Formats: sequence, structure tokens, C-alpha cells
Amino acid sequence: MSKQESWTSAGSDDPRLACPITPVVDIVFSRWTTPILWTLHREGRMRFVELQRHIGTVTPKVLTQRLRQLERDGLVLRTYHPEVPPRVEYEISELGRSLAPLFAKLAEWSADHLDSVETARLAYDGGTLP
Amino acid sequence: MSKQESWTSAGSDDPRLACPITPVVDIVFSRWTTPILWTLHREGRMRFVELQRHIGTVTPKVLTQRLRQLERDGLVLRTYHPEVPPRVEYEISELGRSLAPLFAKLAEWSADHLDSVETARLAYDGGTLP
DNA sequence: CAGGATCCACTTGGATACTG
DNA sequence: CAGTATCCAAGTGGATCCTG
Repeated sequence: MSKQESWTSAGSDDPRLACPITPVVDIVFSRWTTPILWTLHREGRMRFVELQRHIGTVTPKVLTQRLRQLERDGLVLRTYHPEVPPRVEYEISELGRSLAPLFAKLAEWSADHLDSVETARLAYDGGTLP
Repeated sequence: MSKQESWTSAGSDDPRLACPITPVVDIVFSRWTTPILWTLHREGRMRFVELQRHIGTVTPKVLTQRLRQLERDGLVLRTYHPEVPPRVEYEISELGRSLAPLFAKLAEWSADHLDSVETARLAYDGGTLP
């Protein structure tokens, strides 16, 4: 396999789409989406405030926005129980679960190379502002 | 393998770190970073304006900011040639190349599931505002 | 050519208060 | 409880001009 073909098999010269994975990044790696998906995957079905507490510092407004987007993209399922007080549960969908190997790869790269990034940063900062 | 352990082997209950892959996402999936890395990987060493033209609509200021960040994180190498006119070349580093399988996984997921996302969006939009 | 400097428009996200 | 509505601070990206 040539080094030119290791990431993509078909070469597109369209300057407007220099990176074919941009749409996926927009869907999966928007802010707060990875903590949400990660938590829902690990902890299973969960209520709104539970989710909020697990993630930490996230305001209800923003959490709602992200959950709506994830629901629209089919990565998260929302179940509304018409009771008093109302109860809403969120869970990861099958499509969301299909991201598992991807996230595993990400965690793997993190474990293998995150310290290299830290080293590079220290070298850069030390070399530019001593 | 239980479904609780498929993404992470050790369970952390620290609410401040609900998602262990957040740092990687910040490093690799900041805005413009994937087009930059993708282009540099596919096209090889490249000058500033070349890179700018390949990516499309990106202002020099922002491109410089992202390149500085990628250089600091050790993902991109910058070579300055003191000539007139000055010539600067950017290329992907070894650490940057180590992202290749990750990006491949991303492209794979994209090819397999992006249409499902589109379908989910159409269903969601059709069901909420008919 | 490769940016740095400056100014500005817009978007995001947080804080707060309120509702069904 | 599960949001929505409103206001507001901050960060971000674009446009323009300028330099070595």
C-alpha cells in the first residue's frame, strides 16, 4: 500500500472537500457529544439530571441542545414518560453503539501517544520561550 | 465481554472526567485540524499557500493558528527556509502519521453509517415539523 | 511569500428565572 | 423533573492592512 492510499482509496481534487471525514467529525465530535455518548454507553439508560451529574459542569440548556442533535442524528434515543413529575430517559441507540470500535481506537491512540504530545509541547514551549 | 466494559476496562467514577477520550478529541478534532492533517498526509510536504488553497476557504490567520497548535502538539513539522521570498514548508510528523489507522476507522464508519444518520435526520425532521 | 496586527461580526456557552 | 426563555460574557473566525 502506497503512502498516498493509506487513508483514502479514491482521490478527490475538489478543493471544497479536502477532507472526507469532516462530516463525521461534525456529527460525532461536537462539544459535549463524546462525554454524553461515553456515559450513556457505559451507564446505560439514564434520566436527564443523572446524565447531567455524570458529565459534570454542563448547563441544562446546552445539554438539551446536544441531546437534541444526537437524537436527530439517530445516535441517542429519547423516551418520554407522561407522568407527574415527568420522566425522560436517554439511551444510546444501535447506531450510537456502532461507534464503539472507533472510540476504542481513540482510547488506544490516547494511551499510546498522549505522552508524546505532552513531550512535544514541553519541547516547543521550552524552545520558543526560554 | 459485558456491554459495560467494551469501551473502557477500568471504571472511573470521577465526575470531572466522565470521558477519557476528551483530551484526544481536543488535540485531533479541533476545527480545521482534520483537513490539514488529511491534506498533508495525502499530498506530502507543502508550502503555506498551497495548503491554504487545498483546504479551501480558510483565512491565513486561522490557518496559522491551527498550524502552530499542530506543530506544538508534534503532529506537524514546520521547515523555514531563510530565502527571498521566504519559503515555509509543512509536513506531517511521525506522530501525526500514527493517526492514520484512526482516520481510516473514521472513514470506514463514515462509509458504513453516514446514510443512516441522514435517514434519521429526515425521519426526525419529518416527524417533528410536518 | 508567510505571516502578524487590528478590528469586527457572529456564534457558543453560561447564568438566571420561569413553566408544565 | 425536564426542560424553555432571556440576557449576556467570551471565544472564534473573517476581513483588511501591513511587514520582513
